Amino acid sequence: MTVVSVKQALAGMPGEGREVTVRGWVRTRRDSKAGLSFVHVSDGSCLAPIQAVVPADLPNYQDEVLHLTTGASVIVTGTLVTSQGKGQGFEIQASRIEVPGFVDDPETYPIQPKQHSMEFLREVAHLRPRTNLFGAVTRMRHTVMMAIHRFLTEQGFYWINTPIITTSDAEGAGDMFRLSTLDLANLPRDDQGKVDFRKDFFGREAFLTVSGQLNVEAYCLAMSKVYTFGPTFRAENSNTPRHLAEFWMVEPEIAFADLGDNADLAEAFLKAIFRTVLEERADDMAFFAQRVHPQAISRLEAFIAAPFERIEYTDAIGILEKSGKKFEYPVAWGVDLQTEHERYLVEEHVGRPVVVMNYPQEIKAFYMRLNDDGKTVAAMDVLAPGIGEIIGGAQREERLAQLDARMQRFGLDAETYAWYRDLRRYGTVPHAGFGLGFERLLCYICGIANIRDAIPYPRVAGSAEF
RNA sequence: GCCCGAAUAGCUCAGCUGGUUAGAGCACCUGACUGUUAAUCAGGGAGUCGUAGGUUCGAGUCCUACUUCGGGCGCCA
Repeated sequence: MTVVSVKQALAGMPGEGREVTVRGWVRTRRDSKAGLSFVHVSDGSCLAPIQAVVPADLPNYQDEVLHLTTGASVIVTGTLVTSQGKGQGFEIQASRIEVPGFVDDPETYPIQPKQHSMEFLREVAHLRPRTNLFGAVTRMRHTVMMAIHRFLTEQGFYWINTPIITTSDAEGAGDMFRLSTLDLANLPRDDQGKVDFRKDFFGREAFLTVSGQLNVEAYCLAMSKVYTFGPTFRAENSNTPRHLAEFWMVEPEIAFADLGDNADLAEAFLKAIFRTVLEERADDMAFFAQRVHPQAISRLEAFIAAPFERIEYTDAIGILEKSGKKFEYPVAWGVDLQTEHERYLVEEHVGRPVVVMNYPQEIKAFYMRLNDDGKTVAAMDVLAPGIGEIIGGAQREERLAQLDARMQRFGLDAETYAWYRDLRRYGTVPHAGFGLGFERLLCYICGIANIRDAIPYPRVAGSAEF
């Protein structure tokens, strides 16, 4: 017997008339008094299920086949033939069907062959990959991850596995999850009565990483083109459809590069990813366009077609001030751009992706490079219609004196960042990089509205089921 | 963290200004019919209306608190 995936079988592999076996889960079953049942089987390999035509003379027809319901697992062996029915190409004329697992209580089995609300499916996160939508999102998630690795590899980047456990607050940005093996009911205390973290597992305070950037910079200043791509954690109490407490982030870092090079990379990167998904996941993209977001495909095509607009932060403020729009948050040089400002810039003023560059130094992180004007730093945000900020990046401060000055300004302890400072002492070079929130990118590609549906098991404040 | 909304069958929802035994579609079970494909048709079972209080002769409906979910904002990716 030749075991094939549903995807292969639908493509007619290994050939018409051949005996094949497919294994998967029942989507629907319809019976015909002509003496057969139609069982649609899905195995995750592609969007469409394959139809197994099961004749009533099979020995287990009455006892088993007629009791198949949505979600039951089946192993179907039969002849691959072109379908007599309308629509699909190949189907399986079954000669044998095994049922490893029925659905215990079909009436309460949560996944029905119909549309469910996203809220409901979040409550059954362990079963939602059985739906068309989450199957498609899951395949897309894999495809986008691989596309990222492939693009960066082709560009000469090395994937650096930066640590999940960290002992420094990477950017002073965001609350971190504490990691400790201390007995919470009996904490060791020092002379001042404070918790004595010298007694903790690592001999000091430890946290889950909020970014691999600082670590990856060190490898950048040796390997030239690197990236880190892994899970990151934020203990922020952010209650929005765009935030997760655990999410994946890809952070490329390039040496001998300035902010312009960084923006070039970001643009090439995003366009390459979008091209890949349109080519490799056409069936799933068509599904998203049909069922989730009508512009799912067209907006990716538009994104690829147009060059990004690049504007200075200072000019962006000028545009907003002259817009005549009433913003809830007033616009003035020195303020950070609010969601409403970004939306106006991208969706109304420019109408395509925008890179905003060179922000006031007060509103950006300590490691960003101070510009010659003494007022701004070489930071950039990539804003896109429909998503807002998708990428944040910067040219890093490679000059020790300027870095120290900024660290002091932010009240950061030079001792804690000794190794980071070393990078500026031993063969420093201009370098730059950016961070991209993977699930936000996936939301945009699939057209899904809530980031909790872009990761298999979402973790957010107050919720970590499954 | 702030503001707003929602919670009725396994799912998606209806249930007007409070008034007898709470409804529909899908799903499930039974039957009819059919190379069917979100099949169709007939019948059936299925709900202490999120929880706890309160107002009232009477509460799914009004009030309060809580819980959960969702949306907007902030923080950001």
